[in-house]
Amino acid sequence: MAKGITKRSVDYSRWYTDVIAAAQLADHAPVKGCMVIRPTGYAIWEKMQAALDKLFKDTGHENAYFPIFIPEHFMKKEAEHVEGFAPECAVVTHGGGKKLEEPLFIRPTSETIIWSMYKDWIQSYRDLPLLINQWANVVRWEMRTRLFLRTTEFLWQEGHTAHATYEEAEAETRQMLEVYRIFAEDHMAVPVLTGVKTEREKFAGALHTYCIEAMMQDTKALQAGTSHNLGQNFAKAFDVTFQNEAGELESVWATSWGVSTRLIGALIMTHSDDNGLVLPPKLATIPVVLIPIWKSDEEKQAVLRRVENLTRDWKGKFNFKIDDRDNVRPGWKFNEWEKKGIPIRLEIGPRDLEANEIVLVRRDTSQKVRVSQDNLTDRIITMLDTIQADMYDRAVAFRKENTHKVDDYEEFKQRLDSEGGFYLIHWNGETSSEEKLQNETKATIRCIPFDAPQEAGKCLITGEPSKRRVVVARAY
RNA sequence: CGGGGCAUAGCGCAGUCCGGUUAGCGCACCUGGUUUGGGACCAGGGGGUCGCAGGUUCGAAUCCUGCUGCCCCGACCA
Repeated sequence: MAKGITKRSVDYSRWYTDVIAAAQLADHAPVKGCMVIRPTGYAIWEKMQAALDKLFKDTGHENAYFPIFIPEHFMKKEAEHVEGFAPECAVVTHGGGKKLEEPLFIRPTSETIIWSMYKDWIQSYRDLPLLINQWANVVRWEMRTRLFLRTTEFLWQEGHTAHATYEEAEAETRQMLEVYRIFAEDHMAVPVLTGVKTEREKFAGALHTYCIEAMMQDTKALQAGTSHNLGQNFAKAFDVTFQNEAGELESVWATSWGVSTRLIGALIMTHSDDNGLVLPPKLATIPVVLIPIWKSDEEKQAVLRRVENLTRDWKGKFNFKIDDRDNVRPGWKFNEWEKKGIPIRLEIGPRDLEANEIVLVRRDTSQKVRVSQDNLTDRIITMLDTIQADMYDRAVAFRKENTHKVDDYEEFKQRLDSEGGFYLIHWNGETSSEEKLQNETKATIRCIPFDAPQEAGKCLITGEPSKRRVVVARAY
């Protein structure tokens, strides 16, 4: 049983906090709105980084690093950008005991400082495309924070690419969104909707923004990643031009895309249960824990000898931990690894030695089976794959159950309040009706899905003609 | 920024109203022993600027004033 974890049905928000505390993922830092990511939590981030970094490299990107400080006048060069970000920026006014001549913004994102450099790096079409990613921390002075989901400082990656044509930039934007979708679904086992953000929700300074949106277990939406086609806005603001093959000067086309430690929040809220964290095998640093059980010293020796034999060929196939601590009892260990979300737990004691069996427990379903010790390695590998796939399938099924088409505004309001979920509604494409929707229901248009079929209908809010449905939900 | 709550050992709290021995309890931690298949038990032990700064008083965790920080709920956001 899970002492100290509030049940989801009682208080979802406290459950989330409790899961993080129980798994020791993060602590509130002594600084307002900031968190300390503890080793267990950071290990998840490192797994995410490794997988994403490979996907980025496989698509031709290189890593670089730009400063955390951004001169004030850089921020002000792109009008929409500064308007969007200025209110949530931390600004350094003093250094070395003196007031600075020009304040330095702590990056909320790095477009401006990066494009100030791209100006020098790009002269010719031969310098394009420029495909760069940065792993960094950023600061956004949020009013309300929640561990992983929204903190004042957070870790992320931001890709910043430069291209010769709109089409290339657009292809890059779409490609990186696809990378995010693959990562979310294949590694995190989190199904995501892909689509376009509305004008109102798009990135400050972008032509348009694509996103991946996931449904959490309380049926609220979480934006899990964004990819922006920035057009020539930043190139023009920072005077970044290139000479094309015909010898003419043109402005460079830009993209940027990012995912953050918020993904850890998405992971928690998609899969975890009332007993704590549930990790998909691909993101578990240690996917298998083995707990030897004994009473006497002789038994201990015998069990550990068998464990030694059983685990001999595991190295290189999957990571595992043998929890042979003597100071806590088995029940304690079961509970501890459960809270930490380890996908597979194995228990082996004197009884199993005689029967040539071992107890195998799945974290995702709590299913407990006794299996033969023969072919154990293969069975574990297969089971890890099964868990990964089942977790994804369950999340897809959950989202499907909680996604509804609705064509009546009153019905929509009522159902949104009573059952939550994603709603596919018709919308006339106007910002004014989008605002009305949000003011009246607290729900927002999460995205205009790529796969939305052309379908004539009437806008849910205004009754005006609409060509296709959009996804609406309350969101984090 | 508005509303609410909190600040006492690593964590969770009592004590504060009504000032008065050496500030207490549970968990965790350390030592020894018995234990070990779903959060063990016994015994002993260590650990405190009572958020900070003033004030009142013979005496302040407790009363007064000011400050700071954190959490939750709303307006902004990955």
